[in-house]
Amino acid sequence: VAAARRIILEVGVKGLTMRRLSDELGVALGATYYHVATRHDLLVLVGRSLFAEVELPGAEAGDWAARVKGAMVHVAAVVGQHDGIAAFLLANLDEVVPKELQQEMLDVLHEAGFDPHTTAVLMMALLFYVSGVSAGGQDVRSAVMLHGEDLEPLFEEGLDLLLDGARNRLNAGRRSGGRRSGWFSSD
Amino acid sequence: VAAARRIILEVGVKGLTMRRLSDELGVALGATYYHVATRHDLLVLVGRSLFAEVELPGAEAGDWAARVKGAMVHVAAVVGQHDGIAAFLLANLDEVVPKELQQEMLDVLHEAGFDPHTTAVLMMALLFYVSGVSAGGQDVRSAVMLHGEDLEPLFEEGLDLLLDGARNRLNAGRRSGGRRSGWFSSD
DNA sequence: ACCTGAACACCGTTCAAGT
DNA sequence: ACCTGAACACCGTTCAAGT
Repeated sequence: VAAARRIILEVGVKGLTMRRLSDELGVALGATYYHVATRHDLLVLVGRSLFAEVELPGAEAGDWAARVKGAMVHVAAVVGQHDGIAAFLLANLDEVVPKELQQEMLDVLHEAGFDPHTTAVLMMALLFYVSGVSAGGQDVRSAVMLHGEDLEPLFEEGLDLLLDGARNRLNAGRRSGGRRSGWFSSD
Repeated sequence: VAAARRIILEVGVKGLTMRRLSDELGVALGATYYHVATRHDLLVLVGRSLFAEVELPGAEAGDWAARVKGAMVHVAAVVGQHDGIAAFLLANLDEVVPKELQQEMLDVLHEAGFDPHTTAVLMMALLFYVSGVSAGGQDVRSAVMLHGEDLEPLFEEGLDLLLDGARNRLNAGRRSGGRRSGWFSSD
């Protein structure tokens, strides 16, 4: 896995070949296949090892939004370095996102007062947004009329948009004190 | 391109092979390469033809948020049918998003009162979120603790989160009447 | 101008054979 | 148990040769 990560860092996921990995390890192709059944499995292991580095900031880092945002920025940073891995992770989120991180985030949102449904929606949206950014990389800029600016601050602003939208739900839910959390009174 | 779309519909992007496409067209492999230089180029053409079907709902469809949401739902519907295309589109957004759609959305947001920067942030976030959802497909559910529910309503709720967050910026900008649009008074 | 068919340089994966 | 090296069935891409 470490060797695979080194290769991806250098030449991207597309350049990570079972043959190249075997070379990097100094073994024959068959040896690699003895330890990992398939390239897909290898990438899952790589994905897990990347996510294992991500941690949710503690309560001292701020409110729920700041903590969640911190984790997401962390994800984007780790994933963004490894060209092409984001698209794979995106298509295999459930195999790759560690249960602990997931549970911690759920807990933070629950403590903040989110109902389970809104929590799920927010987590899904965050996951998709972050993976989307990481997979989409640089060339949105022209698709969006932003030529000079750096992408990273934009990424954080987009995150804020999402988090602010969620905060609305939270406040709306509190005001009405009810089970429904939407802006609209339709049910 | 039509033949390519048929194949993707049936077996996904991974199953779209230059050989298979040639078979579908009843020609030799070389003939296909005479008309399209590369598989990448072919996929760009497919992507454009998909996006060409998406249209921004008119003013009668509601406010800016409803219209933008409509377009995004449309994108997700078209892209979602073609397995694996989302990841490609995501990585090639600028080659594939039609300038007219892009300009129309910019106009709608501008008319709604968004400054150019916030507009760009929102468009980027929407694009990434929608592509993320389309590329991520089904298996987020377990990563997010949602087992029974359909994904499509969740997709729309996530969209609402983003749009609501943007609406906040709009209102905040109006109240302060100033150039800055954030929640925070820093800067 | 447009097409054919074979070739080239890769892939992921398998597997008999070795130690 | 772990590894080698060759093979198989694919790819995308190119290109001389045909019409």
